[in-house]
Amino acid sequence: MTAAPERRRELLDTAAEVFAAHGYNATTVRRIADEAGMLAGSLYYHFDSKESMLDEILSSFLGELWARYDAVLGAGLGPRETIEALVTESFREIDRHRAAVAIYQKESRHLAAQPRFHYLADSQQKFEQAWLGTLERGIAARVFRADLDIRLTYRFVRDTVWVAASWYRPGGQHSPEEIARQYLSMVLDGIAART
Amino acid sequence: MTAAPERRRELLDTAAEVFAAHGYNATTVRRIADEAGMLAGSLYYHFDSKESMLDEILSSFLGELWARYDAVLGAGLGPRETIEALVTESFREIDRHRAAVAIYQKESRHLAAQPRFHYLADSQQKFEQAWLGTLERGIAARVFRADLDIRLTYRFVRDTVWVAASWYRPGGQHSPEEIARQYLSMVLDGIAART
Amino acid sequence: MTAAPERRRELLDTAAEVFAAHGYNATTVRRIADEAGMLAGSLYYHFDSKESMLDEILSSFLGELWARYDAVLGAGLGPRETIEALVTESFREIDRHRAAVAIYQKESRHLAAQPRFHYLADSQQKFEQAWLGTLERGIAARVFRADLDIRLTYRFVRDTVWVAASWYRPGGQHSPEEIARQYLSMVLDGIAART
Amino acid sequence: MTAAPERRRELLDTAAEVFAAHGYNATTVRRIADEAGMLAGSLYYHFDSKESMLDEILSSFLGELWARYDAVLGAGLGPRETIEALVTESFREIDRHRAAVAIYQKESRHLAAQPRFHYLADSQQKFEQAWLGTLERGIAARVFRADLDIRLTYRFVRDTVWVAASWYRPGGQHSPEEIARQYLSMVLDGIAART
DNA sequence: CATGAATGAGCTTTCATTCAT
DNA sequence: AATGAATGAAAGCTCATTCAT
Repeated sequence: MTAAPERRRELLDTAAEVFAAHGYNATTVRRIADEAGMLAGSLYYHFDSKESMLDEILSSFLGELWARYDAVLGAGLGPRETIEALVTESFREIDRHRAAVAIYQKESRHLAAQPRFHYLADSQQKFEQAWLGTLERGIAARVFRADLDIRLTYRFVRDTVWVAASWYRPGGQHSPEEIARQYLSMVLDGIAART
Repeated sequence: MTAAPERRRELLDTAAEVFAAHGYNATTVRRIADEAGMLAGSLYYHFDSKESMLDEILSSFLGELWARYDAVLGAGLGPRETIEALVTESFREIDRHRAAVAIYQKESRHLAAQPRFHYLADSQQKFEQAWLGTLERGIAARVFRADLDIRLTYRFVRDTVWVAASWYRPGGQHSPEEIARQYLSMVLDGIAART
Repeated sequence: MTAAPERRRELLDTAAEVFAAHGYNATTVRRIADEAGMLAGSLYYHFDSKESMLDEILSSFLGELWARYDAVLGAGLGPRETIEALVTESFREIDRHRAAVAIYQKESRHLAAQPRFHYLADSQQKFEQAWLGTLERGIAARVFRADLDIRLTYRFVRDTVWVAASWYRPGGQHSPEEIARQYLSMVLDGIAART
Repeated sequence: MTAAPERRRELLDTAAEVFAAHGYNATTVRRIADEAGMLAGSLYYHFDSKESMLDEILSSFLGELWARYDAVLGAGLGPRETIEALVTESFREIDRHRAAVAIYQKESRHLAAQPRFHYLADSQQKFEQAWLGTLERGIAARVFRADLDIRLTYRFVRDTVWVAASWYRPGGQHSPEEIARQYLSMVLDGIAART
């Protein structure tokens, strides 16, 4: 009862790493088992299927992510501070679960079509509402520029953050907070020098 | 011998569309053949293998892209104008070959490890040099901010542009030039209102 | 278009023979393929799955059987003549499709629970109605004994006929009509000598 | 050492029930264990293998059956009374060990080919001799009809009895003796009304 | 040019069985 | 006696590829 959940976690971490490195489809169960030091069939003692491993990786990642996002969104911050907090939390999540984020990034679009992974589409929508709402509030408050297409801006900021999962390596020279600061500086103020 | 190249193009366009929609690994040769109105085996009259289709899609895309990039880089423009031109050409390429760009985006990282696709790594490096060089020139000329990590800035701009291939649909309401203008405005000046 | 259906038939006959000999579950796809002189995977060019082979074997058998039963039941025969005709047709069917009958005998009970094989249950019910109706007509007409439990009698006659599929070998010394005659003589008049 | 035999019996009864319901091959060891309230591996404390469970079920069933058959065959009854006693004992056995009989019915044919289950073939042969001998005695004594093929008659009576295991449910409205009486009436005197 | 049929390697999954605890 | 975790062989199935026609 105490050891079992830990073993699952270990195995899921291993699986996530392999999925992230080679893609879900290109990853064989044998490869995951090799990496975990067991035989392919043995994985089925712990999990129903390869797909259920993916499911558990993604859903537990999104669960954790939304716990933090919800805390931010419920904190009553101004629009700029909300954006800053969301981006910072995102980079922290990339730092904690890089593999899960990378898988999410690569696979969520086509997975969302399957009933089993419909929660990915739900999450996507909730995400969009949170960002669009914050951007609109910011424009109304004259904190953000009014001359930009709001949906384009949403995509710009959203992608800008998450793609980082594809190159970020935890334990590198920059802390997630430092990266968040630099990203926010670019996104908010641009890369051009002020004259 | 004269009609062949056109047929190849048609088939490659079909293949690219399917690769982009479902991922290279998840795409079966049979699916491509279905979409092209023939049987799976028949594709092998035109191409050596599934991989060679991918190869041809990516290399012809990169060939065209670099022809345009090289023109920009050799035109003697200032750093800011160079960035603007590169981004604009990138969005035009997304408009012309959306599928190829999406495939490149999703698959290039792990493909680059194979000898056959080493040109992807070469291109990546050439790309990086062009951008880093331009950014450095811009900082020296006080056109770009000097307080940002230059490699982080490079990744930021690079990703910002290419991820658009994942949602862009040719023939939508914005022309590639219009999207480029908005993106550049965000990247260069930020989304925060100037006070 | 002309060769394909024949090939399917050949393969299905092979499969039916193996299913009948070893049971559906104990039969491997490889075994069927061996017997057909091809590799296991090659069967999937012709059929969707092992189960669909079973399905096609059983449904085409029942289709043919009911065509003949319906002809008998619609011919306006008396109860005794109806029983005689049904039994004779049954033995002819065993002669023509021994393997299919043997599979039906062994597997239909648990298969009928699956939606895909629900037609087995339907057929079973139609079968029961035909026999029970004929027996009742016969009892009313004083052609059959009135002192027997009718459902028990139904099972007795039904089983008596179909179990023959488990030992019958086409091309043996008795024609199906001869076997039918002997079976009917036993079922109708008993094995005890008349005193 | 003293309680063990009872536990074995319980477990074997459970196993027999599952084998009878789903077939030996389609039954997983895990399923049996579930039904017995333990884990799959735990069964191996009690039994060597799945096959040895089957073996024990079938051999103990046949042991008991032959004890009774031998008593009948040694009692010096006339041919008709012998048949009546054998059929009655058979239905009693179905009543006592329905699951074992059903398994025997479904699996004995192909099991008999394996050395371990050769006793099934032996029993079959002994069975055949007893019935054929009794029928011949009866024909000689003009108790049974002489105009029937004797082997066909044997199969007819044999199958007729045992197939009943496939639909019989202990505790139903008919006692085994009552069912035996009705079956014997049909087999001996036929279902046709005497004119 | 394209088809129809097959190959063969490899995949996910199942399952009887083992064994340290 | 029973558990929990693993093994290893084999199963059904997929798919890129080949090739005679």
